[in-house]
Amino acid sequence: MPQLSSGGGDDLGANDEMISFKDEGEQEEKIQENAFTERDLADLKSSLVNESEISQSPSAAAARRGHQGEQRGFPDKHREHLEGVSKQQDGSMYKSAAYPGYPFLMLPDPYLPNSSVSPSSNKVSVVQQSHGMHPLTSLLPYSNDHFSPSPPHLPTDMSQKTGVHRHQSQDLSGYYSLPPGGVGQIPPSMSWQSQPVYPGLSPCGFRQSYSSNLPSASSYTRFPHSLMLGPSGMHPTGIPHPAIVPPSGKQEHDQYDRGMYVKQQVETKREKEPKKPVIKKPLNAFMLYMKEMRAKVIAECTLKESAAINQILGRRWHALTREEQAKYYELARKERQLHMQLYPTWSARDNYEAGLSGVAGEKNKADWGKKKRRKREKQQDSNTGGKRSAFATFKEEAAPAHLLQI
DNA sequence: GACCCTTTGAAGGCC
DNA sequence: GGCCTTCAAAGGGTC
Repeated sequence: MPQLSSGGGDDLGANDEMISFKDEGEQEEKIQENAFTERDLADLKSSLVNESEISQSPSAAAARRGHQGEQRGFPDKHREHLEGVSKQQDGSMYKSAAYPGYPFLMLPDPYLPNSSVSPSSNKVSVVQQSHGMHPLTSLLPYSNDHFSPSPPHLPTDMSQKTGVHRHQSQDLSGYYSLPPGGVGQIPPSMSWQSQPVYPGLSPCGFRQSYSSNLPSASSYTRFPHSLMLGPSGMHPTGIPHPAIVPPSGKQEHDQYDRGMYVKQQVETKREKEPKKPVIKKPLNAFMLYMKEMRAKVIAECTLKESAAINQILGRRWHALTREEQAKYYELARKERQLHMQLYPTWSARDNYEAGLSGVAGEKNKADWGKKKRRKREKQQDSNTGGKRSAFATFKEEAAPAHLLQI
């Protein structure tokens, strides 16, 4: 079975998402049947959510939390389905030009055999995009600025070949200057990928700059980790990786977008000591979905509170069809793969004690310990009917009862 | 300014 | 293998 993760001996993918359920037969049908009813229910919920989103106050997304237990377990079912989708789509899902903007999709996919552009259309359509831009481009916090009009170190033809899917076999190592004394020879599969530039795309544009004209794949370099990071999270090419966060803590993509990263770098240099850049976790499927849909939800309703928005998004996530979710799972899988290739030595554990919310260092380790203790205490409180958060109280008081039923 | 809240999923550690 | 914990994004709210 040609799976999305089966190419080129790449075992980095999350194989757990690709478990085969070939012989389930009747049981699978039942699952689908259940899924259908479940979907109906989810759609109903979704419509209610939508209804509430339009008319409600910020608190209206409040908590229908008792429902969560019921919804749990869906991911497992979804996973089964995902495999089905993968089978159906025969690995072509993300090769489709229907995702012109998604960075990873622009990669001559090392994970896929025959990774050249497939004319096969993607069966999954979620959001209509304009200008040939992938709907998920907004997911990716990559900056345009670093690629527009064309990085100086890139051959001009790169930016001119709009959307051309380059083949893995191409020697792309020359497209990016290597750091002095850098990689001697980069196998094609470990070299930078070209970044397509799409005509008609706004060359820049604030948030949209995350999304449009995604450098993306190019942001994800495949150089050995030690060679990738500059002193402050910059790639030797000068292109920041979205997963690399300046030690100041918060990920500051906006700054990247506004061309302020250099400035920040200068400021950082002024500081006493070089701090380790923090490599963020790759986003999971839901996070990718949130990134895409958050703005939409905010636009649809008047909500601003992320907690409320996330509740809505969580419900919408469950209301998605499995095919739609599969798209995000696949994107997340690719993101993980790339992340693993980029940072082979990185572990999620690294960020446990890194004090991501602040500056890395001993202090943060201490803070992390405090935070951990607080969380534990909080959970104990909740178990023993302890003090409730003001936010939860606010929601339950303010949310109309009919909204809480969802 | 740090932390909380909220969501789902991934990953690591422990038993 | 199951369970628990932490982190990933987001930004208003709280202290």
